[in-house]
Amino acid sequence: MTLPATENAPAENTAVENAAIESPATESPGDDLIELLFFAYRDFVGDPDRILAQYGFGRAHHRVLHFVDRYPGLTIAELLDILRITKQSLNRVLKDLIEQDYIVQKTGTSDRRQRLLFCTERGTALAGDLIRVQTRRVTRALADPEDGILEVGTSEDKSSASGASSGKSSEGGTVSAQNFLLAMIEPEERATVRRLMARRARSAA
Amino acid sequence: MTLPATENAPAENTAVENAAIESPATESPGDDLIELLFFAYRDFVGDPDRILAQYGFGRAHHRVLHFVDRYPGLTIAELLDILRITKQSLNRVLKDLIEQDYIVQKTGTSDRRQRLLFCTERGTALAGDLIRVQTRRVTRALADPEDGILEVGTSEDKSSASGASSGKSSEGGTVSAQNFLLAMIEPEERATVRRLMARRARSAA
DNA sequence: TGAAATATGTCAATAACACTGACATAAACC
DNA sequence: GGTTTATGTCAGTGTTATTGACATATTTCA
Repeated sequence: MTLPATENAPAENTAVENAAIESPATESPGDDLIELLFFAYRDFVGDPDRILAQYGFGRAHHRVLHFVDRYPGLTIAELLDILRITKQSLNRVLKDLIEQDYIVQKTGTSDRRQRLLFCTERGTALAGDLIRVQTRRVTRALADPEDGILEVGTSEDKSSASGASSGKSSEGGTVSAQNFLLAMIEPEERATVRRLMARRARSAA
Repeated sequence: MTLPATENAPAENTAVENAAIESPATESPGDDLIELLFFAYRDFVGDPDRILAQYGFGRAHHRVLHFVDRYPGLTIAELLDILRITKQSLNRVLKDLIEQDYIVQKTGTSDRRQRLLFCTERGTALAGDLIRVQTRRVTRALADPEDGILEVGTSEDKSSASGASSGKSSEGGTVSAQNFLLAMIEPEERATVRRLMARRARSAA
């Protein structure tokens, strides 16, 4: 990420670097989380994307493979309900995965209309590779002290976080969720995101 | 969501309903978070989608409008870097938003090559509507006691969560991040997600 | 048993969102 | 004045999704 913040921003963002993100009173406490969720998810799906590209698969294939791997015997209907797509969309990617021997279908025993889905050895292997990179990111986000996730709120002030109380520290989960999502972002880009969000915080002050 | 879990699952999922999600020792502590992130994000973008559809806009329009609204004066290059798309992709949606008077471009003052982006009144209004529904979800996720977000870890056991310690309660942020994401899921579907994930937990036990 | 509902599969057309590659213009930089 | 930078645009393509219609096998139930 190469946001030329120092050039384009008003120019006084120097010490904000490592400061915690602070919300001005004009905003809801969850506003930062909305953007952090976007950035976290962006990087979260970026890891597997690189692996999938080598196999000629996309995110849709990943989602199917993931859920079939983790919930063996899943039916088509269940999968459709999880993924929230149409059966036509599912069929396209499922066909790929079956033809290339990553997933197999078995006729249901109690209800022979159902097609129970299972991963083959190949499928399990790929699913494992994919979940590994994602687990690594999540685990690091939960564990790395530098990422500040350990500064979990000590349960003081459990009374909601709805009002615009503008505090920057622990209030009932805000901070830990915020830190978790921030830590999910690619390390080299975390500073850029902090810088960007600090820019908004300042302009609204 | 209408996963017919009771029908299709082995049939013994009765008391799991309100239980906290428990990870078997064979898995990484972040494994649940991977799926929760998927479900949370799915519902998170679902709210604005419904509004956007009424305007004939999609998610791409939303993202552009959101960032321009919150960071007025953003340049094209900055936006491209935030969204991680090509300028061709950006231009398609940006053109829509400009033509329909949601966003305006102003030539940069210090660098006249730049096009600084700003929301019009219309743009701010729509962006406000969109952020409102998302803030509502996030705020509720942070505040609602029934969602269990208040059971934030009391900073006991700060020593990472990397090992497969299989505990279900507070260890350095795991629970609060998990509860936050779970609370982000559409309430009526939370039970279904819990049921699904419990299904895996059981089978691996 | 036979009609209705269910689970799945498939054909066809379309849309949203992304990509690559190539090329053009204006302004800044040196 | 030549190079780089910021932006815009044309053309073609790919992935993922959609709607609508229809087909098949199986289960359910009256």
